[in-house]
Amino acid sequence: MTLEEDMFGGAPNWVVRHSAGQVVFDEGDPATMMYRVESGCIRLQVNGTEGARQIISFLFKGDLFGYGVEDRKISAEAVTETVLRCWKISSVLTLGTRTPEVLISLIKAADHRVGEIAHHLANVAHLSATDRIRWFLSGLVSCHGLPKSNGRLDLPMSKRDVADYLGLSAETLSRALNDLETDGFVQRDGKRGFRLQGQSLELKVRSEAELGLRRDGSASPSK
Amino acid sequence: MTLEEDMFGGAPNWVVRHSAGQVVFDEGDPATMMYRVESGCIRLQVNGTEGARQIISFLFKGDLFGYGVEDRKISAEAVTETVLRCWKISSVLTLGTRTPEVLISLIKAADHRVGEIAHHLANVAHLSATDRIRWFLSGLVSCHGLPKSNGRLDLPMSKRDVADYLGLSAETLSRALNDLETDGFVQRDGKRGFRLQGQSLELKVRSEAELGLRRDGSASPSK
DNA sequence: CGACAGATTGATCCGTCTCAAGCGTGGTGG
DNA sequence: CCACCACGCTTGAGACGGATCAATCTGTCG
Repeated sequence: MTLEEDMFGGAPNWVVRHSAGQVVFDEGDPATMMYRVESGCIRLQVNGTEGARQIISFLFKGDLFGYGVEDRKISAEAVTETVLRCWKISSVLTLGTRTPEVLISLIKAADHRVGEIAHHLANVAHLSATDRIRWFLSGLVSCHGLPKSNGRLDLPMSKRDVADYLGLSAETLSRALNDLETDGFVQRDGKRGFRLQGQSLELKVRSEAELGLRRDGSASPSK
Repeated sequence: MTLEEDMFGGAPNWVVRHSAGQVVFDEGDPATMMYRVESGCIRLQVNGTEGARQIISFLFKGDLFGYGVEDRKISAEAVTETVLRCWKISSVLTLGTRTPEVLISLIKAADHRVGEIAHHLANVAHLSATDRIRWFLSGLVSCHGLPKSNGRLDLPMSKRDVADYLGLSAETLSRALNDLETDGFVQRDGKRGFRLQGQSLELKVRSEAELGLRRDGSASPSK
């Protein structure tokens, strides 16, 4: 499904620009606005005490977020310089009384996110460090709104962000990337650049089941 | 918000009974029905290979699920003998064109679940085994649709289910329960019964932030 | 060119998983 | 009614993956 430019067209909207690291909303804030990413990257996250942070999702161009009706349960921050289109939630819901397709698309978006986070949870709980990274990179390859040219991938987020997304320490992430590099799965190219090898690109079509939800790491295609 | 009996009243609906362990729908199935739990308990889960399983949510009386528009991304199974009320998704969406409140309540439910799973993910990724159990039990105490009488709590699900929910092995769960028992946090009472001590009951009002998202276990109230 | 946050590497420790063996309990059939 | 079986839970010993602490390196930006 492609999001049309005039989605929610009947409701007043505007754009805001957020610089890298800026908070869009925080856990506990009242929910008044909803957003769509026009460009850049947003991270949804749960902030724990003592710097423990869990990133729930990275959002890219076209992704909707913040349409909850109650207080914010998670916070949203800009990963990079990001442009967001904003709507007042109340006005979107009002619009929905005339054109219910708007509401249905929100249900669809929310349900899709539930499935995504569910698999995220399953992977973090059951995959080894290297397999989590494989899964993460494979997911990014098939992700729209992300600069990539013939095998080269430029991550918008820092290694720390990736580690907090995968539930790993930054050190373990670094070491696991070493392993994947010697295995020929991926090649680091600058601080945030990656060059995925042919075999790793194929992973995007291979099922997640094959990549594996296994307690051990025996699913590693490299082994 | 209390769910009225005649919610979606305009749409045809009926009830089905599922016995313990029975599959309501599986990942990959086309989504045709949506459900509300009338009695019993449902688990949403991701089934990995080799018996690796991640339980995403336990659902109780009043909870809605299965309202996604695409194929099922996760599967649903009955934990106990369970009665579900069913609607055809298409007919609910059609009803929504006349009474958009129906759709809004679905958005609300979906968004609520996103927040819940997000915190679930954060906790599984960052809490120690004992703290995960504390969090789980504290959550059940404030959960409706679950038999409990003055401190005594009877879990509808097996220890294996709890372990798969918390991302632990059954052995670790058992050992961690020992620790919590010697700490006086909880007392096992039969195979599925628990007796929560006064101090642990208070936890339900203490914020999750205090229970803690910490890398170490220093948040333990017992220490 | 210098500086600083982010990233890597190294050494060690600890929590949890794994395998394996006992234990209890509830259910079934003789 | 009791013996038996099967399954879930518990306990024990051992191994291992990832976290932690600490030092160094890198590249990105002022």
